[in-house]
Amino acid sequence: MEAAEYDLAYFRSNGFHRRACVVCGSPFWTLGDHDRCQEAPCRDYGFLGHPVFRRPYALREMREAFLGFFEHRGHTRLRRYPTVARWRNDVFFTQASIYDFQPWVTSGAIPPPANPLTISQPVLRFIDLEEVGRSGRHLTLFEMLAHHAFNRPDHEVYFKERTVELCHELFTAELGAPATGLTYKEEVWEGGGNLGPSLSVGLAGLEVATLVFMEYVRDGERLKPMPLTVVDTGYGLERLVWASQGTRTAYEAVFAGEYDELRRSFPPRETAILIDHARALNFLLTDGVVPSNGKEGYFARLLLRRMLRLLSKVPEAPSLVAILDRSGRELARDYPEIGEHRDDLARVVEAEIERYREALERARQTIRRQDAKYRAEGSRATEEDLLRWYDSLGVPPDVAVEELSQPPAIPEDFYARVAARHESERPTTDYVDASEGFPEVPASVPGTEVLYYLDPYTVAFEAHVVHVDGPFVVLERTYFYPTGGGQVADRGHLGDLEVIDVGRKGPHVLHRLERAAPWHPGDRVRGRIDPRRRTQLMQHHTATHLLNGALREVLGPHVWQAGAHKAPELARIDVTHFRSPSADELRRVDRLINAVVRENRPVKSYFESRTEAERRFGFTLYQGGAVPGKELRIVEIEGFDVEACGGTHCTHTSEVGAIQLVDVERIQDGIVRLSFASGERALELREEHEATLKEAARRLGVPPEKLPEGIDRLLGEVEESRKVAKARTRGDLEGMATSLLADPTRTAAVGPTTIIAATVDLDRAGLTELSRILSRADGRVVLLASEREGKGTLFAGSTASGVSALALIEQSRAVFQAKGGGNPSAATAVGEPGEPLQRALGAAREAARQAAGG
RNA sequence: GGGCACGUAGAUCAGCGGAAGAUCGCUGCUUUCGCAAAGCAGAGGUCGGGGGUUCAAAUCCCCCCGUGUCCA
Repeated sequence: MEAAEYDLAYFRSNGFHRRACVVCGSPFWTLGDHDRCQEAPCRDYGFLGHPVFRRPYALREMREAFLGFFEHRGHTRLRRYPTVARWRNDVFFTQASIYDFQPWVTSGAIPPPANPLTISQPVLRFIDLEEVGRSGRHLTLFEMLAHHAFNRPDHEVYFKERTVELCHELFTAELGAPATGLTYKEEVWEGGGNLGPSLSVGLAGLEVATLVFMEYVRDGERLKPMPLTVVDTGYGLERLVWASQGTRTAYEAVFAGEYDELRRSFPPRETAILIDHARALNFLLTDGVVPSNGKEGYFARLLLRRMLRLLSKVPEAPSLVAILDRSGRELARDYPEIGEHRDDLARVVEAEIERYREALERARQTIRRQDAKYRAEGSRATEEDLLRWYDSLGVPPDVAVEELSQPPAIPEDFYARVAARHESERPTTDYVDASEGFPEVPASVPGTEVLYYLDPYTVAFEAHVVHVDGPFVVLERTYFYPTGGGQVADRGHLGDLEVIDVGRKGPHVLHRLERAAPWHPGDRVRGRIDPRRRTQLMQHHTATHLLNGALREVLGPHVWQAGAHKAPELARIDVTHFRSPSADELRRVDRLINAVVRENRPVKSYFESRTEAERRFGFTLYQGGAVPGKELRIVEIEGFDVEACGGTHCTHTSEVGAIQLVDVERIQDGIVRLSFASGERALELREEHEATLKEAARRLGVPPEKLPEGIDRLLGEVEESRKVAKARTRGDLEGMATSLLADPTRTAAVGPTTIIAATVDLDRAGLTELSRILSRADGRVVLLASEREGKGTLFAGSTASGVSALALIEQSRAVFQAKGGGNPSAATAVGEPGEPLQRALGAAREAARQAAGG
């Protein structure tokens, strides 16, 4: 970044001077007389015991002071976004306030919900997990205070000058910090292909804010200006509170009452961890994360289990649920949604606690068994075992050690070594953008007016062509629905050409034709949408909302949509839930959705301001992920389900017709997938199922309602005949054994040993079985030859002491060029059939005779 | 999304290239007025599914499916 990027008129005209920090070397701007930037580690904390602001602020007061300050200066205050970034596929969690507006707002595809705006966004930083409680300031969840402005060439809100002015005024005039205490350090921010200058604001040793100016797109070595420049600021709410109070750690300042309560049972570090994790969990669980073994759910599990481990060491400590509840009540004062479903949240947590208990118990058993084994062989468990057990069984090393008679020392760097085990792993992403395969449209082409929102029933229309690119056509307006929101695209015709796909690229809807379009911008074309497909998709989409609403009703409000797909043949919805729904739960869901269909409730689709919609319906609106924009499209099934959704929907529930659940599966821990069909497709499926049922019944020769009994009878018969066959085979073998033993040409006694040698016609299993029967008594040597599929098998079995079946086989193997082996009591070789096999049998018999002492 | 571990009798698990096992539970018999207990006998297994390697696979390799766990 060039120095000119930071050389602001604001700095110049207000007497700031530019210095270079003598410690880190970075240039910074300040009104004070500092030789170093005012951030750790370049200088020590100067606020401990000496608060830097006018007065101490509690968390709530500081948040209000910030948001109020910016509100009075023309910013619109926004409510927080969910902490789970469902609208993005590259991250799990909202890690900064700007995440709320990426990618659509920052890319310019969709206007911001307000401009400029201010927000306090709870964000998660799991990278700091180990530092929580240790550093005195780190948290897995903190609130990022921010003011954002989005500047288009035709509409400049504000950029660097005003941003710095606002920031400086906030800290000095509003909060009362000494103007000379602040330093604005020059830095470069880069992320997601964008970059720009940034200023890091230091005060008394704390980095209190970062002011980022997203300005350029990286294009190889060169930098190109962005069409939309963005002011991205971040102020750590908890740090500001801390600085205002000057307590020893940030936790004491931020969590005052809770901290003191838990401090009675726990040391400072554990207290901080428990409070931090409880706070993070309250947000995560409220926002629909169900603890699981992967993805975002794992982080909830991680926090929960860490808490459980700490709690297990202090018997008189409050329960996990009690701590969560205490924290939740505190949070609910500012974020009422967190207090709304306390019982449900407790149920999710209890289920998870039970799982952990079971997992640990299983693991302990495994370790105990391994320990017994080690003891038996005179060895002992190693550090490597501890690592492996943690990795594969989830047993923390201190727990594992409890089960070992001779435990190894727990390595100091245990968790670092766990990390090292995972180093070589390369995560892959196979995400496919819905608009992939669709070409870019020049920005000069006017955006498409989408009409399916307003009227999903119109399937024929006329419109002017505004852009053609081979088979891709953009119209001024269209009724064709592009793939999005889990709903596949419409099909149909433009003119005489078939529309094979429809996609959305920013403000444009692209129709993909079977071949290159013959039209030019300005031509008027007629569009016809395949009405059957459209109807089916509408039914499936509305049915998805019905199902989602019913699942929340029946299973609990922790249920969130975690994905959905609506195709003409079948639809599916993935929801968060901690176990497979029971048959009874599914039956209740089925009853409920079909009842709502029968009641023929209106399904209203309309646009409403984000603020108003969130006020009325809350965060559960964002089932398909948060949708940026000032206006949300709301799809409301009256009195049942409300979601922000851009899909095409029926206007009354009865249009959905029948809904048929097809399959329910747990696609991963914490996620349940329901496949279903509605409308015509549901009837078709029902017919298919019925036909299958009838056909099965016909083949079994029973009426359909007797099918289960019929199958039981059939299975019984199969089992019976299997037994009979087995008994018969066994009987046959018994008979063979008896006649062989009675046959003097095949049986020879050598002292106490009886040698039986015979050629039979049996498969491998038969030879083994016959040998077993023949060698029920001690002192038997059995030699069996058999030919099958052009190969000769020689089997030897022995219960005679001093006669090794394996030795007999080894001695006769060469005679018929056989391969084989075995053990002293049974051995096999396979080689040439016919005469060589017979000679081998003779050789083996001779060897047996000698071994038996004859 | 990736790594690792695990799927063997109704349950808990052993076996980890050579003739499928243990414990509990189950059935029958003995003993008892009866129960419990004990003793004896017995039933119960396509060793998760599918390919491959091998004379021989529960065991080794590959691919699925399921479960657990750790890491992102």
